[in-house]
Amino acid sequence: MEDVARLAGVSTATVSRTLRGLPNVSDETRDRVLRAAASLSYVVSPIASRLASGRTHTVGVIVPYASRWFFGQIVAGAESVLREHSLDLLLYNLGDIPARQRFFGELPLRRRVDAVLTVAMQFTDAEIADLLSLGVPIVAVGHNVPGAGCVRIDDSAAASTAVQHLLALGHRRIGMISTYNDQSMFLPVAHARRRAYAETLADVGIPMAEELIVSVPHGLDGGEQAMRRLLTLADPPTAVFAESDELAFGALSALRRTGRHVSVIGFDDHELSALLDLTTVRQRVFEQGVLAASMLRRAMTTGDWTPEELLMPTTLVLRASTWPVAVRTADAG
Amino acid sequence: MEDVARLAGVSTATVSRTLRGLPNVSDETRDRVLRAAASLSYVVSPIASRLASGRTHTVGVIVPYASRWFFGQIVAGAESVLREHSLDLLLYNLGDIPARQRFFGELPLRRRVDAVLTVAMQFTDAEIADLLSLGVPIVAVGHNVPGAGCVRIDDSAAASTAVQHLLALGHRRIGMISTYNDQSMFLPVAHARRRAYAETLADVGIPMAEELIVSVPHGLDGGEQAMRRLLTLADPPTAVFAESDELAFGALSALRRTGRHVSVIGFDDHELSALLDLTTVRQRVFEQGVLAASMLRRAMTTGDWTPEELLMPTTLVLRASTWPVAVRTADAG
DNA sequence: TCCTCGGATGTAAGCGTTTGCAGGGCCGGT
DNA sequence: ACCGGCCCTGCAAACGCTTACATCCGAGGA
Repeated sequence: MEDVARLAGVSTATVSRTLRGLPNVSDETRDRVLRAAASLSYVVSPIASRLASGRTHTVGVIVPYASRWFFGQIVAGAESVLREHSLDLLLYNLGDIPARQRFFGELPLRRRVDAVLTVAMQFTDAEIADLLSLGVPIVAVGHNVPGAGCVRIDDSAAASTAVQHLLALGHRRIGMISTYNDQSMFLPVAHARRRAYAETLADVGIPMAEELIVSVPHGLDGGEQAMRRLLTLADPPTAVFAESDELAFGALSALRRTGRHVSVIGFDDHELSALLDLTTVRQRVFEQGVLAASMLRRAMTTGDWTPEELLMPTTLVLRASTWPVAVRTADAG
Repeated sequence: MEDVARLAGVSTATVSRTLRGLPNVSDETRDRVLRAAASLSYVVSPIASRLASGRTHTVGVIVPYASRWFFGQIVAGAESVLREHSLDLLLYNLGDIPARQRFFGELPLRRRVDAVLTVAMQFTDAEIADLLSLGVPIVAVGHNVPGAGCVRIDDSAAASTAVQHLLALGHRRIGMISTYNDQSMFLPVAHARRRAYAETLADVGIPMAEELIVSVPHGLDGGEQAMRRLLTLADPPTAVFAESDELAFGALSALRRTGRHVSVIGFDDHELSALLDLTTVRQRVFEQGVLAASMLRRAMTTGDWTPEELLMPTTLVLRASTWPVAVRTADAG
């Protein structure tokens, strides 16, 4: 920076002001500085700049399973807006217990980020307190963190829509595939969707049947395993609501391999769902990443932060994996 | 840090040495410092530390399409080893032209990373020069960058294996689904696999048929579209080699919708391939991310860097999407 | 006993910016 | 002609560490 200043015949202060586009620089000086900087192909050291200014221009993104479709979409969405504004994205993958413990033990975000974006994490109260103690804006996608902003769908309503769809098709014996994670904890969405399932059935007078709700680890294998379990019931369901499309895929696989026919509805509208003709509840995942990052960006640039909650719409996508109860029951019998 | 030094009755230099685990500190002093730091719940400012030491402890990861399965796996793999060593991962998603131009215009990695990991990028010579000018270790996954390390599979041999599998089943009219990207450029792997396809056929005396190679944008839609095009040929292929599983999924979809029967072999062994019974060539993607990151980590910590090339094995995974030519040809006729 | 040597610690000079404050033209009003 | 203000610019003090170098101290050899 000194070299640039010398070449332009000004002080480093002026160079700094010019390069950051501050207003109080005369046009002529600005020109000279920019030319000098260009000719030396100079770029400011982000690190020194951060030290001096106290701003990191970085947002920490916390996800439980970075390689899953859903989280990949969110991260890509967030990346797109952050990159556009020259903000850095620091990724933390906290799926397994050791990683998580370490994260909250060291809290590596301290002094390192200006904002935090967390996705579908199940935090303990202590962990939330740790996070809030960072003193930076936080936005949660897909779950609620008291004191943080939030971008999500109405899980309850959406799950209810799914079940109502099955009911409308005449199904009365409806199963559900739910998930738990490594720590045998239920993620927030699992809770919400399972509750909505139960309530929706209760609303039409169908009593809750414990054996129709099966909880498995997330993923294809989980879905397959869950469906197999449901099929072994004395009175198996004629339709199944899966907490996510990936579980539904596994369920479809189990059905295909066993030659059985059960309506299946998923949740998310995974990119492969159309291919598998899976009826599902669509949510716009990438956009949620975009919106969450935008909220944080705004907070970082303007400096004022009032957590808000954004509800994204969902839509029922009808495909061939669900059908009226009579049809297949008949030809299966 | 001054507070800690005061509390421990030592200088900041000693605190710094202790906290970084340098050897020249007596056990007693070390204890005192650690206790003091803990009681003040002090953590060093990574930014100040970076400025002073000149090391960023950060690796830049460049991918073309962050949200695709393949890249998600690589990133997750890299993240796992970097996180373990407290290194930061800075993600750059350079799929579209503006993002890419901007990236090479500003070269935001300058002064910001100690190492670079690029995944399946098609760089121009100028871009490679820019990258090398950073003066940091670079490892490329899935493609070769002169002057950089490399973790990849033998695309040529693997693609050849795929085609040979089809040949062994008696197919002679074999199509290929290849890809180009936004810039109508072929990614390196596309090149390699297409060439291997052509050569393998040539080796058994099958002349190259232009119309059997169709290039589409990557993704399910691309695959579907490609297969539809192949099916409209006067003499359509009896088997198709798809450059990736996702393309193959699309192709399968087209086949299902049109009721036609064509053997399909993919490439990657995507997590959903088993579900769709897709015969494919498996490569271990996550591991490649792990290995690449490990190479960089080693270079960053030891300081010496000699680019090496790592070849990962691939295996042919036989499933139900490929079959001997006679069978289906017969029952289709 | 004196000297040397090595390990533990302190001193202070950076690292490359940002930014509060002060100085210096210059303009318009009186 | 004088003065208050406004712009533009420069000065220099942070920002919070790392690290080369100096210092000190005790042990061991001569």
